[in-house]
Amino acid sequence: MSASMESSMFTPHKYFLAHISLDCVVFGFHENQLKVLLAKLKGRDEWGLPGGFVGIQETAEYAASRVLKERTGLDQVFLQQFYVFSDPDRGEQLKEVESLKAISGSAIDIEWFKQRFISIGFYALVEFSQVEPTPDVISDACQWWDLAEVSKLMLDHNLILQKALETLRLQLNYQPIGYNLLPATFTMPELQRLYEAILGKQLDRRNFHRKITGYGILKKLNERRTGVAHKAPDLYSFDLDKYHQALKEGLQGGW
Amino acid sequence: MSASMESSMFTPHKYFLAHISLDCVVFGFHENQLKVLLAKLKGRDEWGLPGGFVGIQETAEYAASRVLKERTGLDQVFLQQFYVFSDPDRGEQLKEVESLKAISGSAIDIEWFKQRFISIGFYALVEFSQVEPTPDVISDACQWWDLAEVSKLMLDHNLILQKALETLRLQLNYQPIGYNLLPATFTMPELQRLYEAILGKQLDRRNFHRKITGYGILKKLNERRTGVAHKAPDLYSFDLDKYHQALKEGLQGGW
DNA sequence: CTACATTGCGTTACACTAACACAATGATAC
DNA sequence: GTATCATTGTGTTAGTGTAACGCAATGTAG
Repeated sequence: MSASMESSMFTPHKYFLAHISLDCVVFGFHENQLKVLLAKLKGRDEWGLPGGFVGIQETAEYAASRVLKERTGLDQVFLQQFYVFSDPDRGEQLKEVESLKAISGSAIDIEWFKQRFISIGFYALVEFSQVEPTPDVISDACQWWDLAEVSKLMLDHNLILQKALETLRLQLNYQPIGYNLLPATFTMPELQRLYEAILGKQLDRRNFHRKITGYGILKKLNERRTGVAHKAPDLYSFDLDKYHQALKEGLQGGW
Repeated sequence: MSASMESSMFTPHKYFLAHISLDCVVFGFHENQLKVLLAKLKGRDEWGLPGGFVGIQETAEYAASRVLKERTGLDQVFLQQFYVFSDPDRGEQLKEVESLKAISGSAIDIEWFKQRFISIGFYALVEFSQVEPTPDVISDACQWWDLAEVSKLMLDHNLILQKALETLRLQLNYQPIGYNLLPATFTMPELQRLYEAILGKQLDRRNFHRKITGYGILKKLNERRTGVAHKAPDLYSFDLDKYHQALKEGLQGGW
Protein backbone atom coordinates (compact mmCIF):
# COMPACT_ATOMS: atom_id res chain seq x y z
CA MET A 1 0.00 0.00 0.00
CA SER A 2 2.40 2.56 -1.28
CA ALA A 3 1.68 6.27 -1.23
CA SER A 4 0.74 6.39 -4.88
CA MET A 5 -2.19 4.09 -4.25
CA GLU A 6 -3.77 6.28 -1.62
CA SER A 7 -4.88 9.01 -3.96
CA SER A 8 -7.99 7.18 -5.16
CA MET A 9 -10.05 4.23 -3.99
CA PHE A 10 -7.63 1.38 -3.51
CA THR A 11 -8.69 -1.83 -5.21
CA PRO A 12 -6.51 -4.64 -3.86
CA HIS A 13 -7.93 -7.31 -6.16
CA LYS A 14 -6.26 -5.57 -9.09
CA TYR A 15 -2.83 -5.75 -7.51
CA PHE A 16 -2.82 -8.81 -5.26
CA LEU A 17 -3.61 -12.49 -5.54
CA ALA A 18 -6.90 -13.38 -3.91
CA HIS A 19 -7.03 -15.66 -0.86
CA ILE A 20 -3.32 -15.38 -0.11
CA SER A 21 -1.83 -13.25 2.64
CA LEU A 22 1.41 -13.26 4.57
CA ASP A 23 2.31 -12.48 8.16
CA CYS A 24 5.76 -11.56 9.38
CA VAL A 25 7.15 -12.37 12.80
CA VAL A 26 9.94 -9.82 13.07
CA PHE A 27 12.42 -10.69 15.80
CA GLY A 28 14.86 -8.25 17.33
CA PHE A 29 17.22 -8.46 20.30
CA HIS A 30 17.67 -5.62 22.75
CA GLU A 31 18.75 -5.35 26.37
CA ASN A 32 19.15 -9.11 26.57
CA GLN A 33 15.55 -9.68 25.51
CA LEU A 34 13.95 -11.09 22.37
CA LYS A 35 11.56 -8.55 20.89
CA VAL A 36 8.83 -8.87 18.29
CA LEU A 37 7.41 -6.10 16.11
CA LEU A 38 3.63 -5.68 16.36
CA ALA A 39 1.11 -3.33 14.81
CA LYS A 40 -2.32 -2.20 15.99
CA LEU A 41 -5.11 -2.01 13.43
CA LYS A 42 -7.23 1.10 13.47
CA GLY A 43 -10.41 0.62 15.42
CA ARG A 44 -9.29 -2.57 17.11
CA ASP A 45 -7.85 -3.10 20.57
CA GLU A 46 -5.77 -6.11 19.74
CA TRP A 47 -2.32 -6.01 18.28
CA GLY A 48 -1.21 -8.19 15.39
CA LEU A 49 1.70 -9.20 13.23
CA PRO A 50 2.69 -6.99 10.31
CA GLY A 51 1.23 -8.54 7.21
CA GLY A 52 0.35 -8.00 3.61
CA PHE A 53 -0.58 -9.60 0.33
CA VAL A 54 1.26 -11.08 -2.62
CA GLY A 55 1.36 -8.95 -5.74
CA ILE A 56 0.24 -10.63 -8.94
CA GLN A 57 3.82 -10.82 -10.20
CA GLU A 58 5.68 -11.19 -6.92
CA THR A 59 7.09 -14.20 -5.13
CA ALA A 60 5.83 -14.55 -1.58
CA GLU A 61 9.37 -13.80 -0.39
CA TYR A 62 9.51 -10.57 -2.34
CA ALA A 63 6.11 -9.55 -0.97
CA ALA A 64 7.33 -10.17 2.56
CA SER A 65 10.47 -8.12 2.02
CA ARG A 66 8.33 -5.31 0.58
CA VAL A 67 6.10 -5.37 3.65
CA LEU A 68 9.12 -5.33 5.93
CA LYS A 69 10.72 -2.45 4.06
CA GLU A 70 7.55 -0.46 4.80
CA ARG A 71 7.36 -1.47 8.47
CA THR A 72 11.03 -1.28 9.39
CA GLY A 73 12.75 0.86 6.78
CA LEU A 74 15.20 -1.98 6.21
CA ASP A 75 16.15 -3.18 2.77
CA GLN A 76 17.96 -6.49 3.05
CA VAL A 77 16.18 -8.38 5.78
CA PHE A 78 16.87 -12.01 6.63
CA LEU A 79 13.58 -13.77 5.91
CA GLN A 80 12.41 -17.38 6.13
CA GLN A 81 8.99 -18.78 5.49
CA PHE A 82 8.11 -21.32 8.14
CA TYR A 83 4.46 -22.40 7.94
CA VAL A 84 1.15 -21.94 6.16
CA PHE A 85 -1.94 -21.19 8.22
CA SER A 86 -5.03 -22.35 6.41
CA ASP A 87 -7.80 -22.90 8.93
CA PRO A 88 -10.93 -21.82 7.00
CA ASP A 89 -12.19 -20.03 10.11
CA ARG A 90 -8.99 -18.18 10.95
CA GLY A 91 -10.38 -14.91 9.56
CA GLU A 92 -13.78 -14.98 11.22
CA GLN A 93 -13.17 -12.01 13.53
CA LEU A 94 -12.04 -9.85 10.68
CA LYS A 95 -15.24 -10.36 8.72
CA GLU A 96 -17.35 -8.68 11.38
CA VAL A 97 -18.59 -5.44 9.93
CA GLU A 98 -17.82 -3.56 13.12
CA SER A 99 -14.14 -4.28 13.05
CA LEU A 100 -13.84 -3.09 9.48
CA LYS A 101 -15.58 0.25 9.91
CA ALA A 102 -12.51 1.99 11.23
CA ILE A 103 -10.44 1.27 8.16
CA SER A 104 -13.22 2.11 5.70
CA GLY A 105 -12.14 5.72 5.88
CA SER A 106 -8.78 4.68 4.47
CA ALA A 107 -10.28 4.31 1.02
CA ILE A 108 -9.63 0.57 1.21
CA ASP A 109 -12.02 -1.91 -0.33
CA ILE A 110 -13.63 -3.56 2.70
CA GLU A 111 -14.84 -6.48 0.61
CA TRP A 112 -11.22 -7.50 0.12
CA PHE A 113 -10.85 -8.23 3.82
CA LYS A 114 -13.97 -10.35 3.98
CA GLN A 115 -12.60 -13.11 1.77
CA ARG A 116 -10.91 -16.20 3.15
CA PHE A 117 -7.12 -15.88 3.41
CA ILE A 118 -4.53 -18.58 3.59
CA SER A 119 -1.55 -16.96 5.22
CA ILE A 120 2.10 -17.74 4.67
CA GLY A 121 4.11 -17.20 7.85
CA PHE A 122 7.55 -15.63 7.62
CA TYR A 123 9.99 -14.91 10.35
CA ALA A 124 12.47 -12.09 10.00
CA LEU A 125 15.64 -11.36 11.93
CA VAL A 126 16.70 -7.74 12.15
CA GLU A 127 19.21 -5.64 14.02
CA PHE A 128 17.08 -3.91 16.61
CA SER A 129 18.78 -0.52 16.49
CA GLN A 130 18.43 -0.24 12.71
CA VAL A 131 14.64 -0.50 12.73
CA GLU A 132 12.25 2.42 12.56
CA PRO A 133 8.84 0.92 13.36
CA THR A 134 6.29 2.49 11.01
CA PRO A 135 2.50 1.91 10.96
CA ASP A 136 0.79 1.38 7.61
CA VAL A 137 -2.41 3.03 6.38
CA ILE A 138 -4.70 0.64 8.25
CA SER A 139 -2.68 0.69 11.49
CA ASP A 140 -2.37 3.44 14.04
CA ALA A 141 0.66 2.04 15.88
CA CYS A 142 3.70 -0.12 15.27
CA GLN A 143 6.25 -0.91 17.93
CA TRP A 144 8.51 -3.48 19.53
CA TRP A 145 7.16 -5.78 22.22
CA ASP A 146 9.04 -7.82 24.69
CA LEU A 147 8.32 -11.42 23.80
CA ALA A 148 7.26 -12.21 27.36
CA GLU A 149 4.76 -9.34 27.42
CA VAL A 150 2.82 -10.24 24.28
CA SER A 151 -0.80 -10.98 25.21
CA LYS A 152 -3.79 -11.98 23.05
CA LEU A 153 -3.18 -10.97 19.46
CA MET A 154 -5.71 -10.65 16.65
CA LEU A 155 -6.87 -13.71 14.71
CA ASP A 156 -4.46 -16.64 14.99
CA HIS A 157 -1.38 -14.48 15.39
CA ASN A 158 -0.45 -15.95 18.77
CA LEU A 159 -0.27 -19.33 17.08
CA ILE A 160 1.83 -17.90 14.26
CA LEU A 161 4.19 -16.28 16.74
CA GLN A 162 4.53 -19.48 18.74
CA LYS A 163 5.26 -21.50 15.62
CA ALA A 164 7.86 -18.94 14.54
CA LEU A 165 9.61 -19.22 17.88
CA GLU A 166 9.64 -23.01 17.67
CA THR A 167 11.14 -22.78 14.21
CA LEU A 168 13.75 -20.33 15.43
CA ARG A 169 14.82 -22.81 18.12
CA LEU A 170 15.01 -25.70 15.70
CA GLN A 171 16.98 -23.70 13.15
CA LEU A 172 19.45 -22.20 15.59
CA ASN A 173 22.19 -24.55 14.34
CA TYR A 174 21.28 -24.19 10.68
CA GLN A 175 20.64 -20.50 10.08
CA PRO A 176 22.78 -17.40 10.70
CA ILE A 177 20.54 -16.35 13.54
CA GLY A 178 23.20 -14.76 15.69
CA TYR A 179 24.59 -12.79 12.80
CA ASN A 180 21.26 -11.29 11.84
CA LEU A 181 20.05 -10.37 15.32
CA LEU A 182 23.24 -8.88 16.74
CA PRO A 183 25.12 -5.74 15.71
CA ALA A 184 28.36 -6.11 13.76
CA THR A 185 30.41 -6.40 16.95
CA PHE A 186 29.25 -7.91 20.21
CA THR A 187 30.54 -9.51 23.38
CA MET A 188 30.47 -13.15 24.36
CA PRO A 189 27.91 -12.53 27.16
CA GLU A 190 25.64 -10.78 24.66
CA LEU A 191 25.80 -13.73 22.29
CA GLN A 192 25.08 -16.05 25.17
CA ARG A 193 22.05 -14.03 26.31
CA LEU A 194 20.71 -14.25 22.77
CA TYR A 195 21.06 -18.03 22.74
CA GLU A 196 19.45 -18.22 26.16
CA ALA A 197 16.55 -16.04 25.08
CA ILE A 198 15.87 -18.18 22.02
CA LEU A 199 16.27 -21.48 23.83
CA GLY A 200 14.43 -20.30 26.91
CA LYS A 201 17.00 -21.69 29.30
CA GLN A 202 20.24 -20.77 31.04
CA LEU A 203 23.57 -21.92 29.68
CA ASP A 204 26.88 -22.35 31.46
CA ARG A 205 29.05 -19.36 30.66
CA ARG A 206 32.32 -21.27 30.38
CA ASN A 207 30.99 -24.20 28.38
CA PHE A 208 29.19 -21.81 26.04
CA HIS A 209 32.42 -19.94 25.41
CA ARG A 210 34.37 -23.09 24.66
CA LYS A 211 31.72 -24.52 22.39
CA ILE A 212 30.99 -21.41 20.34
CA THR A 213 34.66 -20.58 19.87
CA GLY A 214 35.28 -24.21 18.93
CA TYR A 215 33.16 -23.75 15.81
CA GLY A 216 35.69 -21.23 14.53
CA ILE A 217 32.94 -18.90 13.35
CA LEU A 218 33.94 -15.93 15.51
CA LYS A 219 36.71 -13.39 15.10
CA LYS A 220 38.06 -11.98 18.33
CA LEU A 221 38.75 -8.27 17.85
CA ASN A 222 41.59 -6.37 19.50
CA GLU A 223 39.01 -4.33 21.37
CA ARG A 224 36.97 -4.47 24.50
CA ARG A 225 33.65 -2.98 25.41
CA THR A 226 34.49 -0.18 27.85
CA GLY A 227 32.34 2.21 29.81
CA VAL A 228 30.20 -0.61 31.16
CA ALA A 229 30.38 -1.87 34.72
CA HIS A 230 32.85 -4.58 35.76
CA LYS A 231 35.54 -6.22 33.72
CA ALA A 232 35.62 -5.11 30.09
CA PRO A 233 34.57 -8.03 27.86
CA ASP A 234 36.27 -8.78 24.53
CA LEU A 235 34.50 -7.79 21.35
CA TYR A 236 33.79 -10.33 18.63
CA SER A 237 32.40 -10.35 15.13
CA PHE A 238 31.29 -13.24 12.96
CA ASP A 239 33.64 -14.74 10.40
CA LEU A 240 30.97 -14.87 7.70
CA ASP A 241 32.76 -17.33 5.43
CA LYS A 242 33.35 -19.85 8.18
CA TYR A 243 29.90 -19.22 9.69
CA HIS A 244 28.11 -20.07 6.46
CA GLN A 245 30.45 -22.95 5.85
CA ALA A 246 29.67 -24.41 9.27
CA LEU A 247 25.91 -23.85 8.92
CA LYS A 248 25.81 -25.98 5.78
CA GLU A 249 26.47 -29.04 7.89
CA GLY A 250 24.75 -27.51 10.90
CA LEU A 251 26.57 -26.55 14.07
CA GLN A 252 27.20 -29.83 15.77
CA GLY A 253 25.91 -30.74 19.18
CA GLY A 254 22.83 -29.73 21.12
CA TRP A 255 22.20 -26.91 23.55
CA MET B 1 -12.21 -34.36 -8.39
CA SER B 2 -14.55 -36.98 -7.11
CA ALA B 3 -16.73 -39.12 -9.34
CA SER B 4 -19.82 -37.02 -8.72
CA MET B 5 -18.18 -34.03 -10.36
CA GLU B 6 -17.42 -35.79 -13.62
CA SER B 7 -20.98 -36.05 -14.83
CA SER B 8 -21.12 -32.48 -16.14
CA MET B 9 -18.60 -29.79 -16.99
CA PHE B 10 -16.39 -29.43 -13.96
CA THR B 11 -16.01 -25.88 -12.73
CA PRO B 12 -13.12 -25.82 -10.26
CA HIS B 13 -13.53 -22.17 -9.34
CA LYS B 14 -16.79 -23.03 -7.60
CA TYR B 15 -15.17 -25.61 -5.36
CA PHE B 16 -11.57 -24.51 -4.88
CA LEU B 17 -9.72 -21.39 -3.80
CA ALA B 18 -8.13 -19.58 -6.71
CA HIS B 19 -4.33 -19.27 -7.00
CA ILE B 20 -3.61 -21.97 -4.39
CA SER B 21 -2.49 -25.49 -5.19
CA LEU B 22 -0.69 -28.19 -3.31
CA ASP B 23 1.84 -30.81 -4.31
CA CYS B 24 2.56 -33.99 -2.40
CA VAL B 25 5.92 -35.73 -2.22
CA VAL B 26 4.87 -39.23 -1.19
CA PHE B 27 7.77 -41.25 0.16
CA GLY B 28 7.79 -45.02 0.47
CA PHE B 29 10.50 -47.53 1.34
CA HIS B 30 10.88 -50.82 -0.50
CA GLU B 31 13.76 -53.20 -1.14
CA ASN B 32 16.11 -50.93 0.78
CA GLN B 33 15.32 -47.98 -1.47
CA LEU B 34 13.46 -44.72 -0.95
CA LYS B 35 10.61 -44.43 -3.44
CA VAL B 36 8.49 -41.50 -4.51
CA LEU B 37 5.02 -41.62 -6.03
CA LEU B 38 4.69 -39.84 -9.38
CA ALA B 39 1.88 -39.31 -11.87
CA LYS B 40 1.94 -38.60 -15.59
CA LEU B 41 -0.44 -35.99 -16.95
CA LYS B 42 -2.37 -36.91 -20.06
CA GLY B 43 -0.75 -35.58 -23.20
CA ARG B 44 2.56 -34.80 -21.52
CA ASP B 45 5.77 -36.80 -21.47
CA GLU B 46 7.01 -35.56 -18.13
CA TRP B 47 6.00 -36.98 -14.79
CA GLY B 48 5.00 -34.89 -11.83
CA LEU B 49 4.02 -34.94 -8.19
CA PRO B 50 0.44 -35.75 -7.23
CA GLY B 51 -1.28 -32.48 -6.53
CA GLY B 52 -4.58 -30.77 -6.10
CA PHE B 53 -6.40 -27.71 -4.88
CA VAL B 54 -7.80 -26.46 -1.60
CA GLY B 55 -11.58 -26.60 -1.24
CA ILE B 56 -13.29 -23.40 -0.18
CA GLN B 57 -13.92 -24.79 3.31
CA GLU B 58 -10.90 -27.06 3.70
CA THR B 59 -7.61 -26.60 5.47
CA ALA B 60 -4.60 -27.18 3.23
CA GLU B 61 -3.81 -30.27 5.31
CA TYR B 62 -7.26 -31.72 4.75
CA ALA B 63 -6.99 -31.04 1.04
CA ALA B 64 -3.65 -32.86 0.92
CA SER B 65 -5.07 -35.86 2.77
CA ARG B 66 -8.01 -35.92 0.38
CA VAL B 67 -5.67 -35.93 -2.59
CA LEU B 68 -3.61 -38.71 -1.06
CA LYS B 69 -6.66 -40.79 -0.32
CA GLU B 70 -7.45 -40.66 -4.02
CA ARG B 71 -3.90 -41.44 -5.18
CA THR B 72 -2.98 -44.12 -2.64
CA GLY B 73 -6.21 -45.45 -1.18
CA LEU B 74 -4.86 -44.66 2.28
CA ASP B 75 -6.88 -42.87 4.90
CA GLN B 76 -4.62 -41.76 7.71
CA VAL B 77 -1.44 -40.64 6.05
CA PHE B 78 1.40 -38.92 7.87
CA LEU B 79 1.59 -35.49 6.27
CA GLN B 80 3.75 -32.43 6.82
CA GLN B 81 3.80 -29.18 4.92
CA PHE B 82 7.36 -28.09 4.29
CA TYR B 83 7.56 -25.16 1.88
CA VAL B 84 5.61 -22.77 -0.32
CA PHE B 85 6.62 -22.40 -3.95
CA SER B 86 5.58 -19.02 -5.26
CA ASP B 87 7.75 -18.13 -8.24
CA PRO B 88 5.33 -16.21 -10.49
CA ASP B 89 6.72 -18.08 -13.52
CA ARG B 90 6.58 -21.57 -12.05
CA GLY B 91 3.46 -22.39 -14.07
CA GLU B 92 4.60 -21.11 -17.45
CA GLN B 93 4.81 -24.51 -19.13
CA LEU B 94 1.32 -25.37 -18.07
CA LYS B 95 -0.20 -22.32 -19.67
CA GLU B 96 0.83 -23.41 -23.15
CA VAL B 97 -2.31 -24.28 -25.04
CA GLU B 98 -0.75 -27.42 -26.47
CA SER B 99 -0.13 -29.03 -23.15
CA LEU B 100 -3.70 -28.46 -22.04
CA LYS B 101 -5.39 -29.95 -25.06
CA ALA B 102 -5.10 -33.49 -23.84
CA ILE B 103 -7.04 -32.86 -20.67
CA SER B 104 -9.70 -30.73 -22.34
CA GLY B 105 -11.60 -33.90 -23.13
CA SER B 106 -11.88 -34.54 -19.41
CA ALA B 107 -14.60 -31.91 -19.10
CA ILE B 108 -12.24 -29.80 -17.02
CA ASP B 109 -12.22 -26.05 -17.28
CA ILE B 110 -8.93 -25.32 -19.03
CA GLU B 111 -9.02 -21.70 -17.93
CA TRP B 112 -8.56 -22.88 -14.35
CA PHE B 113 -5.11 -24.21 -15.15
CA LYS B 114 -3.99 -20.99 -16.81
CA GLN B 115 -4.08 -18.93 -13.64
CA ARG B 116 -1.05 -18.41 -11.45
CA PHE B 117 -0.74 -20.93 -8.62
CA ILE B 118 1.18 -20.66 -5.40
CA SER B 119 1.78 -24.22 -4.34
CA ILE B 120 2.03 -25.56 -0.81
CA GLY B 121 4.46 -28.49 -0.66
CA PHE B 122 3.61 -31.46 1.55
CA TYR B 123 5.61 -34.56 2.15
CA ALA B 124 3.86 -37.79 3.06
CA LEU B 125 5.25 -40.96 4.57
CA VAL B 126 3.41 -44.17 3.74
CA GLU B 127 3.91 -47.87 4.14
CA PHE B 128 4.87 -48.96 0.64
CA SER B 129 2.92 -52.23 0.58
CA GLN B 130 -0.34 -50.56 1.63
CA VAL B 131 -0.45 -48.20 -1.34
CA GLU B 132 -2.46 -48.74 -4.50
CA PRO B 133 -1.18 -46.09 -6.91
CA THR B 134 -4.18 -44.64 -8.76
CA PRO B 135 -4.17 -42.02 -11.55
CA ASP B 136 -6.71 -39.21 -11.40
CA VAL B 137 -8.89 -37.94 -14.24
CA ILE B 138 -6.18 -35.78 -15.77
CA SER B 139 -3.41 -38.40 -15.42
CA ASP B 140 -2.90 -41.59 -17.35
CA ALA B 141 -0.38 -43.21 -15.00
CA CYS B 142 0.60 -43.21 -11.35
CA GLN B 143 3.42 -45.31 -9.96
CA TRP B 144 6.37 -45.57 -7.61
CA TRP B 145 9.78 -44.37 -8.75
CA ASP B 146 13.10 -45.12 -7.26
CA LEU B 147 14.41 -41.83 -5.93
CA ALA B 148 17.68 -42.23 -7.80
CA GLU B 149 15.89 -42.78 -11.10
CA VAL B 150 13.71 -39.69 -11.09
CA SER B 151 14.60 -37.50 -14.06
CA LYS B 152 13.20 -34.12 -15.21
CA LEU B 153 9.75 -33.60 -13.79
CA MET B 154 7.10 -31.13 -14.88
CA LEU B 155 7.21 -27.48 -13.73
CA ASP B 156 9.32 -27.00 -10.61
CA HIS B 157 8.61 -30.45 -9.22
CA ASN B 158 12.28 -31.46 -9.12
CA LEU B 159 12.87 -28.51 -6.83
CA ILE B 160 9.91 -29.48 -4.66
CA LEU B 161 11.15 -33.05 -4.43
CA GLN B 162 14.65 -31.92 -3.50
CA LYS B 163 13.33 -29.59 -0.82
CA ALA B 164 11.17 -32.39 0.59
CA LEU B 165 14.17 -34.67 0.84
CA GLU B 166 16.20 -31.99 2.61
CA THR B 167 13.36 -31.51 5.06
CA LEU B 168 13.12 -35.24 5.63
CA ARG B 169 16.81 -35.33 6.57
CA LEU B 170 16.54 -32.39 8.91
CA GLN B 171 13.45 -33.80 10.61
CA LEU B 172 14.75 -37.32 11.03
CA ASN B 173 15.27 -36.75 14.75
CA TYR B 174 12.02 -34.87 15.27
CA GLN B 175 9.35 -36.78 13.34
CA PRO B 176 8.23 -40.42 13.48
CA ILE B 177 9.78 -41.08 10.11
CA GLY B 178 10.81 -44.66 10.74
CA TYR B 179 7.42 -45.57 12.08
CA ASN B 180 5.53 -44.24 9.10
CA LEU B 181 7.75 -45.69 6.39
CA LEU B 182 8.27 -49.18 7.77
CA PRO B 183 5.76 -51.99 8.28
CA ALA B 184 4.62 -52.78 11.82
CA THR B 185 7.52 -55.16 12.36
CA PHE B 186 10.96 -54.87 10.85
CA THR B 187 14.55 -55.90 11.40
CA MET B 188 17.44 -53.78 12.58
CA PRO B 189 19.19 -53.95 9.18
CA GLU B 190 15.98 -52.74 7.52
CA LEU B 191 15.75 -49.76 9.84
CA GLN B 192 19.39 -49.00 9.21
CA ARG B 193 18.95 -49.13 5.43
CA LEU B 194 16.09 -46.65 5.80
CA TYR B 195 18.26 -44.24 7.75
CA GLU B 196 21.06 -44.68 5.24
CA ALA B 197 18.71 -44.02 2.31
CA ILE B 198 17.41 -40.82 3.90
CA LEU B 199 20.81 -39.56 4.98
CA GLY B 200 22.51 -40.65 1.80
CA LYS B 201 25.44 -42.22 3.58
CA GLN B 202 26.56 -45.50 5.15
CA LEU B 203 26.33 -46.07 8.86
CA ASP B 204 28.27 -48.46 11.05
CA ARG B 205 26.06 -51.46 11.78
CA ARG B 206 27.13 -51.90 15.40
CA ASN B 207 27.09 -48.26 16.39
CA PHE B 208 23.69 -47.84 14.76
CA HIS B 209 22.32 -50.73 16.79
CA ARG B 210 23.66 -49.34 20.06
CA LYS B 211 22.45 -45.82 19.40
CA ILE B 212 18.96 -46.66 18.21
CA THR B 213 18.34 -49.15 21.01
CA GLY B 214 19.71 -46.60 23.46
CA TYR B 215 16.75 -44.32 22.72
CA GLY B 216 14.45 -46.98 24.15
CA ILE B 217 11.95 -46.48 21.35
CA LEU B 218 12.07 -50.05 20.01
CA LYS B 219 10.47 -53.21 21.28
CA LYS B 220 12.37 -56.37 20.51
CA LEU B 221 9.91 -59.11 19.60
CA ASN B 222 10.38 -62.78 20.41
CA GLU B 223 10.55 -63.51 16.72
CA ARG B 224 13.04 -63.58 13.93
CA ARG B 225 12.70 -63.08 10.21
CA THR B 226 13.19 -66.55 8.71
CA GLY B 227 13.28 -67.80 5.14
CA VAL B 228 15.82 -65.19 4.19
CA ALA B 229 19.48 -65.95 3.54
CA HIS B 230 22.02 -66.01 6.34
CA LYS B 231 21.47 -65.57 10.04
CA ALA B 232 17.86 -64.80 11.00
CA PRO B 233 17.63 -61.21 12.29
CA ASP B 234 15.48 -60.23 15.27
CA LEU B 235 12.18 -58.51 14.60
CA TYR B 236 11.39 -55.16 16.20
CA SER B 237 8.44 -52.82 16.43
CA PHE B 238 8.25 -49.23 17.65
CA ASP B 239 7.19 -48.45 21.20
CA LEU B 240 4.89 -45.64 20.13
CA ASP B 241 4.58 -44.00 23.53
CA LYS B 242 8.30 -43.80 24.07
CA TYR B 243 8.92 -42.89 20.42
CA HIS B 244 6.66 -39.85 20.57
CA GLN B 245 7.99 -38.94 23.99
CA ALA B 246 11.57 -39.00 22.69
CA LEU B 247 10.69 -37.04 19.55
CA LYS B 248 9.35 -34.13 21.60
CA GLU B 249 12.89 -33.32 22.67
CA GLY B 250 14.33 -34.70 19.45
CA LEU B 251 16.48 -37.80 19.30
CA GLN B 252 19.81 -36.64 20.62
CA GLY B 253 23.02 -36.75 18.67
CA GLY B 254 23.80 -36.54 15.01
CA TRP B 255 24.16 -39.16 12.33
C1' DC C 1 27.90 -80.97 6.38
C1' DT C 2 30.87 -77.28 5.08
C1' DA C 3 31.30 -72.53 3.55
C1' DC C 4 30.19 -67.91 4.24
C1' DA C 5 27.76 -63.69 4.43
C1' DT C 6 25.27 -61.71 7.98
C1' DT C 7 23.81 -60.89 12.73
C1' DG C 8 24.40 -59.90 17.76
C1' DC C 9 27.30 -58.44 21.22
C1' DG C 10 31.70 -56.54 22.86
C1' DT C 11 36.07 -53.48 23.34
C1' DT C 12 38.97 -49.51 23.14
C1' DA C 13 40.64 -44.91 22.09
C1' DC C 14 39.12 -40.54 21.59
C1' DA C 15 36.03 -36.41 21.64
C1' DC C 16 32.66 -33.98 23.76
C1' DT C 17 29.78 -32.41 27.78
C1' DA C 18 28.50 -30.97 32.40
C1' DA C 19 29.90 -29.13 36.48
C1' DC C 20 32.86 -26.54 39.00
C1' DA C 21 37.51 -23.61 40.52
C1' DC C 22 40.29 -19.52 40.33
C1' DA C 23 42.72 -15.50 39.06
C1' DA C 24 42.33 -11.04 36.40
C1' DT C 25 39.80 -6.93 35.46
C1' DG C 26 37.69 -2.41 35.79
C1' DA C 27 33.90 0.58 37.19
C1' DT C 28 31.91 1.95 41.63
C1' DA C 29 31.75 3.36 46.36
C1' DC C 30 34.14 5.33 50.02
C1' DG D 1 43.67 6.63 46.02
C1' DT D 2 42.10 2.33 47.25
C1' DA D 3 39.19 -1.45 48.59
C1' DT D 4 35.07 -3.79 46.87
C1' DC D 5 32.81 -6.88 43.99
C1' DA D 6 30.26 -8.49 40.10
C1' DT D 7 31.83 -10.06 35.95
C1' DT D 8 35.10 -11.98 32.60
C1' DG D 9 38.75 -15.23 30.71
C1' DT D 10 40.83 -19.51 31.26
C1' DG D 11 41.44 -24.03 33.32
C1' DT D 12 40.34 -28.84 35.41
C1' DT D 13 38.06 -33.16 36.02
C1' DA D 14 34.74 -36.78 35.92
C1' DG D 15 31.44 -38.72 33.21
C1' DT D 16 29.16 -39.67 28.82
C1' DG D 17 28.85 -40.39 23.93
C1' DT D 18 31.07 -41.55 19.40
C1' DA D 19 33.94 -43.79 15.95
C1' DA D 20 36.33 -47.65 14.62
C1' DC D 21 37.20 -52.08 15.03
C1' DG D 22 37.09 -57.65 16.83
C1' DC D 23 34.81 -62.03 17.32
C1' DA D 24 31.69 -65.72 18.01
C1' DA D 25 26.94 -67.37 16.72
C1' DT D 26 23.64 -68.36 13.13
C1' DG D 27 21.01 -70.08 9.20
C1' DT D 28 20.79 -70.67 4.24
C1' DA D 29 23.15 -72.25 0.07
C1' DG D 30 25.95 -75.31 -2.17
